[in-house]
Amino acid sequence: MKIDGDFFRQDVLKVAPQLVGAVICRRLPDGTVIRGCVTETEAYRGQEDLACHASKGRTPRTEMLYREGGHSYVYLVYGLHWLFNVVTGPKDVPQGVLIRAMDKPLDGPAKWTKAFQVTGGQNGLYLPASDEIWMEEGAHPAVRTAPRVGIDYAAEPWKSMPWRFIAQK
DNA sequence: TTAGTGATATCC
DNA sequence: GATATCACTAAA
Repeated sequence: MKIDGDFFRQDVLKVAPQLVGAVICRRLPDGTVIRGCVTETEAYRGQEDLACHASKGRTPRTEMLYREGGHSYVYLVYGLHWLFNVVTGPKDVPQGVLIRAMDKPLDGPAKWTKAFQVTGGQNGLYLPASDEIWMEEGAHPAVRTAPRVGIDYAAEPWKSMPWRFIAQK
């Protein structure tokens, strides 16, 4: 069953762990639909979270994070990798869930976007109403937490916040 | 461990 | 205009 907008409008710390086990669906340009099960997510929460892109303020790039929960936020890092986030929370509250990994072999944040052909072209979609990419309810496996990775630039306490959610195997 | 890659923000 | 900085991956 497709996940609706109400779910994404909750706080990111509630949404992120529940998205572990959910299913991402993607319709490719040629019409084929592929799916994958999410195994790892990370929460980025608001302007005060120094690891969140929105901590630097509202800019053209982070504008998407201020949208209403349910929108996609896709952006390019290191010049070659697309990362996919789902915006959460109400309008004007910049929160998002990074989809870090799915079932092997798509166990990296830029690996599955490559396999699913997700790029900047999918930025700003409203998932509950999109037929290009959307999410479906899945299993709810046991989840463990860990600090987020790749955010050494953020100061404490944000660097150590246990806002990474990983499916127990 | 390192190269590869380009958009963005920030500083002239 | 220029530069520094990245929510990473693959190869070695």
